[in-house]
Amino acid sequence: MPRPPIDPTSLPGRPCSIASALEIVGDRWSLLAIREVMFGNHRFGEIARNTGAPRDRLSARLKGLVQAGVLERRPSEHDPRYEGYHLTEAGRDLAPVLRTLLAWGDRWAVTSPPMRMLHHDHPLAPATICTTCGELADPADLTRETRIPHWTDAGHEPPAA
Amino acid sequence: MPRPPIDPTSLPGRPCSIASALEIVGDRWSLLAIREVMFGNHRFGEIARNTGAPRDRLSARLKGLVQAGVLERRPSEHDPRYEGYHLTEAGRDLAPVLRTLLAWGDRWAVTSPPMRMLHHDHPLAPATICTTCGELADPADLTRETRIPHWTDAGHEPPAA
DNA sequence: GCTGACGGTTTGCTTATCAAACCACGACCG
DNA sequence: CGGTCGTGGTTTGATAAGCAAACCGTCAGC
Repeated sequence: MPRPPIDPTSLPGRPCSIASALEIVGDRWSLLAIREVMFGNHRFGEIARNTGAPRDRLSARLKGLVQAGVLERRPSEHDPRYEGYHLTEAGRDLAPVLRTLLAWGDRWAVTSPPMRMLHHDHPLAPATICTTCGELADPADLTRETRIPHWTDAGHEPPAA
Repeated sequence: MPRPPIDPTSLPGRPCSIASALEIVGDRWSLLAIREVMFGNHRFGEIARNTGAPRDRLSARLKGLVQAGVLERRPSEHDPRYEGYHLTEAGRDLAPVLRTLLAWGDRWAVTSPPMRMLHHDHPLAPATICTTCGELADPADLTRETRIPHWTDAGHEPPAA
């Protein structure tokens, strides 16, 4: 990973991997660019057209994502004279994020789902399980444990005098 | 839902629920604000402190999220003189998005996870299954089906003349 | 060496973002 | 009743980012 990992305490607000993750992919175009690469579109022009992003913004974001180790440039097998954008392992690992966003958008953001995910040959109905116990991850069974001193769910609490 | 759902074809680029979802929660502060509300922080000041967002931005985003039907204002039970921000069902349904982002950030974005999700009393190891067949959703078994004419994985293809 | 496609970069303008100051309201204090 | 504190924002003025469109360099084909 070219980009060093972020120290979560260096960001403003609560130290949290969500904030750190958003530091990398949390802007207007990054996730859409990653979606396109995941769909098999590896070239600048394709990504620009299919996301609708301005070319200069896209150029900057792709640079950032390469820097962050989410994308890498690599000559395409079929056409070795072009260096396309490809997913690294970190990039491929964003698939669940895009899937949950897609599922949420399908349910809450759009008039009618413009795309469907198929698992084998039936529509995917995704749910999260906990692989250590195999059970469905019911929000009611989840708790958080903050590992940074003086931080709780409620916020930052400096040591009482 | 106060806000009408988005027609995905009205957005630039590929019609896709991911883009529509990002239209609602895809900016720098929304998801962090939602995280705070999910953590039980319902007041403007708490959210501002714990996210690090500038107050004017936060004010604008919270308005937008209320408009979008992700948050709602409701007097707190304990202290009925304050109208706090609370999650709607759409907001609660963003939990999986935050969980996947957290998991990705833990793995790829930070030096060391500042927070841990506990399922019952063991660390949560999330994975996606398909509830229709019960199997783990292996990316290799997933395909996409676009339901908008002239759009494929590769992009927009106007009807051949 | 001309033309066109590709992959960006530069330009000039518009818009968003930010930190800090400001304001309104209610509670509480005397 | 005036003063001041906590809360929840809004306003302000400077800075940075975003955008569409034009431009540039490279390579391929002719």
